[in-house]
Amino acid sequence: MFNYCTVYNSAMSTSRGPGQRAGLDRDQVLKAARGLLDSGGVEALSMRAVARALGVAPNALYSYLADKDELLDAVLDDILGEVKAPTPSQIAREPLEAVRSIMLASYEVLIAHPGLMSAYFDRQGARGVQAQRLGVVTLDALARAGLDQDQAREALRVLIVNTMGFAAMSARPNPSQPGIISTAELRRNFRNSLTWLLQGISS
Amino acid sequence: MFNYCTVYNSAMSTSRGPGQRAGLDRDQVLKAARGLLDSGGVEALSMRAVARALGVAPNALYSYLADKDELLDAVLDDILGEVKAPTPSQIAREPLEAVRSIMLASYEVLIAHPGLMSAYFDRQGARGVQAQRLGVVTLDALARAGLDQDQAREALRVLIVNTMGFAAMSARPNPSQPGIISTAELRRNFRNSLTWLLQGISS
DNA sequence: ACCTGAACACCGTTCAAGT
DNA sequence: ACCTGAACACCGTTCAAGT
Repeated sequence: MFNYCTVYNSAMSTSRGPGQRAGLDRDQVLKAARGLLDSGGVEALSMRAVARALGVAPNALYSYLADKDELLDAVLDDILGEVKAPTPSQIAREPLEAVRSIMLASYEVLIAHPGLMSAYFDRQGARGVQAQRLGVVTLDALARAGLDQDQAREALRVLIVNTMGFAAMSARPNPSQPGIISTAELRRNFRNSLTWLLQGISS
Repeated sequence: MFNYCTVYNSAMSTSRGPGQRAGLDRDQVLKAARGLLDSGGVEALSMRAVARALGVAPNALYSYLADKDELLDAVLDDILGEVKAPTPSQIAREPLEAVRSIMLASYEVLIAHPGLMSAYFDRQGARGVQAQRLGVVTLDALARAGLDQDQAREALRVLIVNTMGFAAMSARPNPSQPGIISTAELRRNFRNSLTWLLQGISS
């Protein structure tokens, strides 16, 4: 609610007139957004805050992004870029374990960013290149486990809902709150859910 | 973005001075909130809009609610009140089918309210009396299916994440959008996910 | 106790203008 | 094409005051 601890960036003091360029690009905008997300959570991630961090006017961002939704989508995809996919040989040898490891890795990456998930469900999850990368290898692994194309697509959706749902639940700003389940317990719960799901899917 | 079609309620024109009471209660506030949610989705559900609908000043609501979070929690619990729980005899005879029917009914009720779900994951789901009611009967059914207390609690959490996740995905303001999965397909997918989960849980 | 007026500190987005 | 100034139409919440 009270937030005056703005991190002053490069071109903060040097005020430009209209026409003077700041020399931004899409990547710098995303980096600034991720910085705000990591330090202050989703509620700190506003268009105006990003602009403030970059030392530009709020509307300057619209040269690089259509709207805030696009910013959120891009930031999520950026985060998913940290998830390491299993190697082709790992997928070939143990496809179901490959699926599990993708989901576990995604979970760990996602819970590092409190509150980001909740915004993504009404957009039906991630749709960026990183999300597609993970989707492709998971579908491949599911196919090798014996599922046909339709089954694999449905199973992938269930796994994503489960992973993002648990990530959204686990990712809390302050872990010590009354009536709140601990991250450790939720992580255990998530692992068991994966076992149950993979068992149900492959039977 | 443009929204001037305010539904004028009872005491809209009669302006009160400070001290004059509007005769509100918590239930009227919730009813007004549900009205806004049903007609305009979550983005239409703001404190100020609720106050407008009731013909009171925005801050008048704080006599009945601590903040917006409490309003959202109360509205969700109100919605969950529509979910009919299976009878004790149904639970005793087919516990796993009872669990499935609770989740299916919850899903159907939840997807009728686009976008509401996404706000609830970072609060670890619902916690109201209606949510507790459904939780108790589901835990009972899971126990009768052979799960011990810890297993049942974990299984319940997975089922809730799955149900709310799919509900959040399915509940879209306008179903005809490019690259958006249809509600019918997601409903099929959700039913299959329930079968897989219950299979995995009970094995 | 319940309500209003006024204000605070924000939002996302648009439009016109400057170079 | 990239940026600013100014504005529009909102938010949630608080504080002091009235009856």
